Amino acid sequence: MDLLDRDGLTEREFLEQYRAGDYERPSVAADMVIFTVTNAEADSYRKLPEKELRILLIRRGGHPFLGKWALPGGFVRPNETTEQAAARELREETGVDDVYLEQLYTFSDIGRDPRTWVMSCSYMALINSDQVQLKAGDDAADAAWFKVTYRLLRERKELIGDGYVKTMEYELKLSSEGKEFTAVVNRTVTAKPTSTSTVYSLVRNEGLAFDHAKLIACAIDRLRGKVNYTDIALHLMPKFFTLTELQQVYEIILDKELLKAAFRRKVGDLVTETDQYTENAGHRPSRLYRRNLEEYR
Amino acid sequence: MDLLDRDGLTEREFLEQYRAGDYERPSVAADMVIFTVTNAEADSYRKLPEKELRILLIRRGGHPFLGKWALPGGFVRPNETTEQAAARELREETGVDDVYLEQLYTFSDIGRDPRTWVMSCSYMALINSDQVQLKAGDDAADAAWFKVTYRLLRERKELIGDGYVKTMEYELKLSSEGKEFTAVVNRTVTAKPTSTSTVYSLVRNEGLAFDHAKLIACAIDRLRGKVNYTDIALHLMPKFFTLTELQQVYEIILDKELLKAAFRRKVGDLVTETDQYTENAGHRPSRLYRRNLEEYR
DNA sequence: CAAATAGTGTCTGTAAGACAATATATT
DNA sequence: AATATATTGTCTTACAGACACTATTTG
Repeated sequence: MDLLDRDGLTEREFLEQYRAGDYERPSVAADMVIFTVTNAEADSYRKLPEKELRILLIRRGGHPFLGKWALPGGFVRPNETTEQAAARELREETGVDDVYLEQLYTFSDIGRDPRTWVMSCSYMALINSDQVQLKAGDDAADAAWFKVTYRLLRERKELIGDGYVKTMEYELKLSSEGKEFTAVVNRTVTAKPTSTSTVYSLVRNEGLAFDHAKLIACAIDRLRGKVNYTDIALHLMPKFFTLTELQQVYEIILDKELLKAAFRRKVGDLVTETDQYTENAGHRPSRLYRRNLEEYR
Repeated sequence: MDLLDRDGLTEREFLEQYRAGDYERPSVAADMVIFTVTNAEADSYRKLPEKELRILLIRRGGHPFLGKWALPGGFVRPNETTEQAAARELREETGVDDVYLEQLYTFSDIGRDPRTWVMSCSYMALINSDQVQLKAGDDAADAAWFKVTYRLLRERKELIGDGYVKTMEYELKLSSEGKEFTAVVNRTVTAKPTSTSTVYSLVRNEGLAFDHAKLIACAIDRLRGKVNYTDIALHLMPKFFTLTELQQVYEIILDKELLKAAFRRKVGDLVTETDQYTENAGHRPSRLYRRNLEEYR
């Protein structure tokens, strides 16, 4: 079992003499797209409040991108995984611990950080409004929950030789108390006979630091995709919720209206009914449900 | 536009004086799970050959894991992205350039490389047998295409408090010319009221270096998922193919038999029929198709 | 009773599962 | 003709889309 390498060393000897080379290494950051859902101001006391999808942004207090808004995140430290770094950042920024956390994508474009070589391993977190106090305790000026909209502006398809290029142009809008930023993100699919590649690129970017508009777009695409075939959206719901509320959350994620009857059939297996009802709503009460943990598909 | 930071520096001044800190940084490798499909030896000259799903492994010539088999890969260099590193490795190992390439997941478990702190940004590549000469040119002893099978062995579900833990135990078998390795990979889903997390872990591992069995399992899971709702499998097909061949490829990926009629309806939009037919097959000829690049869904 | 939402019923169209029937090359 | 695969037809089942109808509280 003690194989010798070209220099006649055993693995143990090799590791003892091993010195990390002088190769340049990147810094790796874990950046988080933290989603939650809030109620908009109600138009009338009898109407149901609309839901808003929000993400947490932090205002940068130093260079680079001083004064711009960035995703919460930080460098991964030795002796922790990227997941642990993400969970640590999340805890530091929101005080929240037990949430849905999913790795999204590792961004490594050169020059994405003007300081030095930095890759970003991005994560998506879903938390419900029960879990956060929306105004972060310490310093509200430097952290805010931005309302998100993400909408397909334009779609082009161009045939090139033996393939095509399809460009989908999305408008990402982030707004919070007077502040409003707009970014335009292109998702470009290049299809050739033997290959297909998808690339995100930033066409326009206001107010956001680094390439974070791209990370946000990527997170929303993932969220939209998964909403349809998993119970992921339930992580955005409080412990008890009505089916109408759940439908509202699906609708703001997908940016599309859904039919009530079909929706209720579809999510039927994802939820468990309780004996509780809403009260004093100005109209017929609604049964409360919770996430079904018995039957997961 | 020239904001000053706490030290009174502009962004330009800040960047000029910036020195990459003394923080420890990880090495980042791009590791590739390269899939292709080959024909098995035919039982009889009249019967259709079965298809085999294969991945490329390289025998390690140095410590650590000397003599074990590993995924092709290497460290990401400064001034290249992880995608570029992956494409470079792919070109170096297979000579192939224009292929389907998709980032999978970034693995960062501490101690996953006994030498030093190394993260692996893993990629999946799909190439068709037209593109590769299966015996790599230079040194066939150190590179081989291993047949892959990946099968659910056991599924357990345990209720814990207000949630559950579901463990799916998969057997990963890799074989090539007498060599055969078996690994057992667990995919564990832990569901609690407000969170759900999925973790891969290695239960048993023979012959494979590092945590590469995990990366392979992750790649197969992704491939299986995407086969059902994209045209990804077409990247494994040669330029011209029959629908039966395509069905065989779906079946080995999914490890499940499909119904002919339903399959043909389903992939109808993904392919374009040609005027060509197979010849001299010992039975009725079959129409040849190619990937449809007009209508992509 | 009016307002507003909750919840159900049902028709229709589409797609997948299941299985059978027919077609056509090679030996 | 026998073998082996190719290709199509069709019945059934499941489910989503569409729309309408009924139910129940509060003011």
